[in-house]
Amino acid sequence: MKNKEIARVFESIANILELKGESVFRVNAYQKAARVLGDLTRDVEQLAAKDELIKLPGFGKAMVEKVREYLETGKMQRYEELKGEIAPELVQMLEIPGLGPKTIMLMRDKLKVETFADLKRVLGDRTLAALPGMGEKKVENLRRGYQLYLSARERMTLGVALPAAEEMVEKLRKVKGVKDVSLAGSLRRMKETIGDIDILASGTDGAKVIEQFTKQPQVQEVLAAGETKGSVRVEGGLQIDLRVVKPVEWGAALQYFTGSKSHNIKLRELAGSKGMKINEYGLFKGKRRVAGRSEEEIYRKLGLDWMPPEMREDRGEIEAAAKHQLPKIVELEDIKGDLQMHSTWSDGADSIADMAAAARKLGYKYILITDHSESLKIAGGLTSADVKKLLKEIDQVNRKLRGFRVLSGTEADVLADGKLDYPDKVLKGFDMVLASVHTRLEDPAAVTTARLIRAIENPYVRIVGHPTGRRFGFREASPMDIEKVMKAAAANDVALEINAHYERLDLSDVHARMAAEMGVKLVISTDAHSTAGLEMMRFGVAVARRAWLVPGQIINTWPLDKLLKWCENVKPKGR
DNA sequence: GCCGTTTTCGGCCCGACTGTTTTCAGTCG
Repeated sequence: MKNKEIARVFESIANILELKGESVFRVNAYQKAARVLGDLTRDVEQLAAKDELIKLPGFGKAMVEKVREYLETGKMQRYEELKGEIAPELVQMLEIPGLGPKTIMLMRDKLKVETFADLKRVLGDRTLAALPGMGEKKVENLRRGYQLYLSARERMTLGVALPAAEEMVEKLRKVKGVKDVSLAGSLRRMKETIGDIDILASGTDGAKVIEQFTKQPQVQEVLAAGETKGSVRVEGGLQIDLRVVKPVEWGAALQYFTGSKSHNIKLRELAGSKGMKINEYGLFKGKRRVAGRSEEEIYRKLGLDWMPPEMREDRGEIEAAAKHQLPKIVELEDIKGDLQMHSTWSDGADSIADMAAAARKLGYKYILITDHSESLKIAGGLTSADVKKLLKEIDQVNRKLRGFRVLSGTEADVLADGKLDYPDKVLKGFDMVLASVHTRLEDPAAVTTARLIRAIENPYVRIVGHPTGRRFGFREASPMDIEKVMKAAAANDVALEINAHYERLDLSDVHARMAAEMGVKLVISTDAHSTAGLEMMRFGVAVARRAWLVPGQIINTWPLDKLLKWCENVKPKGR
């Protein structure tokens, strides 16, 4: 699938046009096209083959032509030309916080800045501050932005952002004069990675709340502090933005600051078409506020059902809400078991009995123990002889449990050729077999695709773990034809995992939705290596919610007997 | 560059904060 690849080209075009000072609307058009392509669950090549590109929102004649050109030639003439006009490092400078297109081009034209080395030079001397519209403070701000860019270019994972945000929310709840506090922004939408942390509070004296916010002990630097808005940097370089609104504006502000940006734009267009105006203070008809206290009220007055923050990405949720056809997406409470975890038998920290007890505390009815298989020696993979002992221990643990079941399983390593590293007679002994790839993650797409499909076709395999192998901050997803893999999973009734570890979240939201649309079953598993690791389930559920999944599509929302029946009924010929 | 039962041309989402200004530009979300 070349969706992401072409999206990146459009994004680059948008950036260059922005630097050139082209109409912001044209820039927006490219940005929108990039976003639509990036979110697409269907293969852009197939859409092109069916002449359906034009149906995509934001795709007119020019965009369609450019996609076609890229698919046919591997290049986009327009992009090739544009690349020659602006030095690539200038384009990259757009990522520096506080530095925008106007300043970048000013530096280029007046100070001959073309590279990061040049930027460093002008930030160090006095020439930049002397330019029109610039000044010492602005330059100081840019210096900080540049340092931040160097140190923290990666977006942070949910596992890092959420605890820091929740700590601040708890502190703010105790501040005098604060009524409501909530997460907002991409964190409330539970995006896979977070740029910065947005928190919203309501109260009558905004300036005082902001002041208290900036005085919290974990604050290292105050970036901005006004009447309604403050911004700080806390330990670890995380930026936290706080907005304070009046209680009467709470719902409108929460909606507004939750976003996403594209969701909000569409909402404002909708409001406009109904003769209303929406901003962070409310929904207005002329000067009259017709809604604002709650999100439900805002959406209702626009003719929409309220929708969970995870759905607000302008991926069809507004249209569905208008028709009252929003799916009832999965919730953490729907999860009845966890189907990937490791114990002391391989590289886990806790015993099977302890994992079971911890899972039970979470309200689960079953777990699947999936210690590593023989070839993954580095993780203490079990030999066939070990497996016999493992099964015995699981039996023993189960004998002491009522209303809870420990299922026996393995995270069988998928070998380079797609075979598993246990013989059939060992695989047969498990309640469920999970197969994962841990090696040769950078093989060519065709190789990895064939390897995964062979594993999926293995009659004992029920689940494929962390299917693409991505890890935030470590590596990209392995190249593969994901659609082919999903087709095989659908045909063989093998479930694909949404690995809930915040460094993986693999499948991604877009891929999970794509899988569900193709009729593939999914499973949300923590891959816990300790009892504490079981708590990551919420991150996986967030991905599922962002993928619009409903409980029935996720096998670990099923009751135990249904799950066991599914294990027995599928692939009858092979068993 | 896209889009249209108010339009095929003229719109295109809206406001806060900062720093440089003396009424506003740039950046951000």
